Amino acid sequence: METTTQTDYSKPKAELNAANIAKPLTIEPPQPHIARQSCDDCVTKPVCAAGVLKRNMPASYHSRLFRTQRFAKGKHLFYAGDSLSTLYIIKSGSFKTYFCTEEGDEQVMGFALPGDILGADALADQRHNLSYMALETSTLCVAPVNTLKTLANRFAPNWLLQQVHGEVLRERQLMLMTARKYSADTRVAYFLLELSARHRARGLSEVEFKLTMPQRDIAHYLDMALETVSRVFTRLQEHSILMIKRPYVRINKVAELKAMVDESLLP
Amino acid sequence: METTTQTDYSKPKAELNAANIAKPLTIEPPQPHIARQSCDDCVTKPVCAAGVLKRNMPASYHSRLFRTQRFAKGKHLFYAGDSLSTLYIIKSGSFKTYFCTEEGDEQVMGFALPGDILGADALADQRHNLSYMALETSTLCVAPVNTLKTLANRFAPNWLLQQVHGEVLRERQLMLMTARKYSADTRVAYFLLELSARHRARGLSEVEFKLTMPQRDIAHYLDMALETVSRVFTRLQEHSILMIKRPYVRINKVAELKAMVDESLLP
DNA sequence: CGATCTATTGACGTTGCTCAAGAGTAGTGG
DNA sequence: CCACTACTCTTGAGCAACGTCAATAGATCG
Repeated sequence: METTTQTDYSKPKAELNAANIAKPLTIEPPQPHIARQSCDDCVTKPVCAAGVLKRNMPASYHSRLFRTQRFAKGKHLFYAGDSLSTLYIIKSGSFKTYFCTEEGDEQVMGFALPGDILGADALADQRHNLSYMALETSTLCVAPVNTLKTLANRFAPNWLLQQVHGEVLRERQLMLMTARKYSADTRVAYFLLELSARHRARGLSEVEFKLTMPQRDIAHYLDMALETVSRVFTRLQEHSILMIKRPYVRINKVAELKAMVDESLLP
Repeated sequence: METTTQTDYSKPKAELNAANIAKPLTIEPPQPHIARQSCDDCVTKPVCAAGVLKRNMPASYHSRLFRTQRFAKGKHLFYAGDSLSTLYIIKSGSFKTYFCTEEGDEQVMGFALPGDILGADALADQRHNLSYMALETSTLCVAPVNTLKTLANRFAPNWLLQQVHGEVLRERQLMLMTARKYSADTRVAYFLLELSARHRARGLSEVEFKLTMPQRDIAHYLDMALETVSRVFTRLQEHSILMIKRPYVRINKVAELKAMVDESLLP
């Protein structure tokens, strides 16, 4: 499989293209989301983790269940070990989920985007196993867990189970990607394509988006040294597959990025 | 951390000790379990995955729920993709759970021992994500999933959720162990100690037990090459920390094995 | 007793980690 | 607004752990 050969990319190595660098990214700064009570015009609607639940639930319950809240960058929503009291769904912004080993280094388990649920890892034993940190200032839908559980049992009995199961599948996919047989290049390519697909699912551009997490977190997510992440990014830019203008990224050649990852792993 | 330094073990490297090799292992061949209807004298009772369920359930339901069945070595209970119809609990024997990537190599997710449940990964979406293969001829408790779900909802409402959640925790632990920062030595040591602890929990010897899985499976579980597994085993025997007499293994120096793994990771 | 699967051992090459030093960027307070 | 500090990122050099390939020995099964 040529996906694992290093520094090949099967294309001429272009010098870091001045014209390319000059070309400004067309991304808008993120619009501040206006917190509305209704879900109807929420941008996350098509991917909202509570979607099924809401569709099966009389509209009158909505306002009882969800309130909105701002949450500052760098702050923690839960720490691993906290007991469960409230679940959240991201309306705008992003979070990382992680846990720390006793030696103090952290294992990043995932990045949460608008529509994703935060805290579902605690549904089974009422205690969080992961810490959740805001990567940027975000807005959240807040749902008291008891109300949520009651409504879920009544209107979507499988919902809780599926949230926990989603966790299994996501983490299994991550474990697969971080297997030794996949090179650093493959992992980073996968990471970018995964983010790209999730942005597309949210109706956002799949080629230009914001990398809200520092390379350190990407490294801890993909189980590699941060220097290696940096080197891969540099290489991808040299081949003009990618263009990074912190904190934004543009994927110039999706096909070549995909060629670095096995078909079967693509999101 | 000196746990990651290779080929040190902080002890004199003993030649493969002839006296040691001659000394026969004291393990009995596994007694064939007699399949009884009652759970009362089942050896797996203290660790049975359905323990909570049974304790909360009138005894009259037991016979309706569980039947026993023999299952031959090498056979598959489910394949990934099968739809869920029956859950099993191991009465005796062992299984491996795994899935295959499109390229054909397999990722082993775990080894199941007596008392462990088989098939719970399908509880959320009624479809198995993993394949289950018997590592030796085994006996199983068979439970039709519909009956089980009904009874669980009635007598132990959190049980289903906890089974799925258990999966999350186990796989997360595995992911942690297979992180790059842990050496091949550390992983194998961890693997042995994990098995040891699980045997102890079942009232069996924690220093002498049967390694029912081939090294190939251990390698795919710990995400390493099978040659590396073999080398570590050899090294551990050279330092007489371990003694292997296929398919049995004896841990001679538990303390030194534990010293190879971080405290925090120990089961 | 041959065929097949499993384990052992050696030689070699490579990927990616570590350590280290420097440049770029952001946040803070005078 | 600028200077100072603290991150974050970049880049290089060296090294070692582990994967790969290959050949052999041992075990298991019909």
